[in-house]
Amino acid sequence: MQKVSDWTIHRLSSYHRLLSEFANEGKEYISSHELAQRAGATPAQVRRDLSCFGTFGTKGKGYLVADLISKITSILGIDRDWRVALVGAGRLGSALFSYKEFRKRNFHIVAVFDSDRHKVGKHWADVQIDHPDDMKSIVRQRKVDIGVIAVPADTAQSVANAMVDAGIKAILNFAHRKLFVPDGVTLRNVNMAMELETLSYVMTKNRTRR
Amino acid sequence: MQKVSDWTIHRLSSYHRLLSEFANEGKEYISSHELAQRAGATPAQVRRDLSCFGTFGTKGKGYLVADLISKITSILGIDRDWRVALVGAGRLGSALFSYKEFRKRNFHIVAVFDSDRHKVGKHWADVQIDHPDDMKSIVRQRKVDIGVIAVPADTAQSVANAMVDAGIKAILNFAHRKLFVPDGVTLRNVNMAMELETLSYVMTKNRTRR
DNA sequence: CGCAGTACGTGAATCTTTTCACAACCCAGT
DNA sequence: ACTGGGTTGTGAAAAGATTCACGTACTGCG
Repeated sequence: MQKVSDWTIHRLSSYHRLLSEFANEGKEYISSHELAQRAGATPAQVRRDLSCFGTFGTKGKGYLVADLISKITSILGIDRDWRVALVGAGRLGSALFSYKEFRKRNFHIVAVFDSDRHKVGKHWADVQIDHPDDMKSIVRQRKVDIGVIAVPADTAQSVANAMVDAGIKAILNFAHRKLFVPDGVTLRNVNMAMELETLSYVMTKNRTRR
Repeated sequence: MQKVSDWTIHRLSSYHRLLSEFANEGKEYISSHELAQRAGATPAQVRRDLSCFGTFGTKGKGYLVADLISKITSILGIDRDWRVALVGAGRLGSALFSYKEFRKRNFHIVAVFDSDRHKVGKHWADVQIDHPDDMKSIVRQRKVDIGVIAVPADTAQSVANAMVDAGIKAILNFAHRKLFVPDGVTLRNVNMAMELETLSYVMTKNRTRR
């Protein structure tokens, strides 16, 4: 199998969501053109993205919606449950805990950690907040697949280290800091402040120009 | 001025943060090599990124930390205050409202909107929650520069439309949906679910392989 | 001063991603 | 069975981003 770029995966994720909409609308077949239009991509890109994983379409007709959904579901690996540990029970952690899109896509938060002794022992829904010191055993017990970091920037790296130590192989980082993890561990970042800075850059540039 | 890629801007944002750390550590000069190492980039990339905006370094010595910080600050446009309107006073909105990294970088939330009549009229710190119907006048009055969308996916596009209608030229979207805005309006997306799916893709792929 | 060492800035090369463009194919209608 | 309209899958070209590698310039030391 060739190497597939991150952007292709991101787009597949969009396609997946849009295809569900098309399915709800009762559409049976869809062309790369229609899909591209809603996804904000080009038809060629849609076809290229899909062709990385096989040939799913019918020439002259397009793609069978139901079929394509199930194919992408399986490519993305969201045809099974994923067990997530959340570290950081602050406001961001709380927002993530109750974020419906996660559950909808079979990501289940099965453990929450926070080093604040006032929070440890409390419950969020049916999940008890534990202290990060117990991460290793809890991660093992609850078969955690994915770690989510929602702590302040200055403790993020140590949390990541603890996750790696506990055997977690995939980490999603919301802290505003570049993290380093060993090979074999996948790290993705969501950087909210950075995106705001991109906006201010564009606005500043445009203002200077005219 | 040549075209500068989004990735360069993202990296500048990292550099900016790291340079502050170096400044705190009392470092006066820094080389592209040191900066790259902490940023997880290559020295050539650091130099290339910076060279898009001028020549800031001294051959044989590196970059003067204080100077580079102020240059990047001005490139990114974070040397002034930005006034932000937040739409969506749910958990995510609440997390964003109190997110310290925003304020630290001179992004100030000066208006909050939510269509839930139970929330309208309440205060978050010193900001009153208003109804989106009043967006246009409030945005004008409070001189809002940037809109942040933190509502469920199915209302995100209509919120974006309202923002555009109110004259907002830069939007940061947290909803899990591709939005369309007219030319002249800058849109950035933060897509948390998508990043989780990238993780599940990688984990699935690796499992299949071995 | 002269020289060795260092590190920037950048043209050219390489690598990656996107777009183009077309052969191959399917379907429907006749 | 044949034709015309439509759409995929993909080789090849184009565009874009990263890395290499080296000329140049500055520092510090003897």
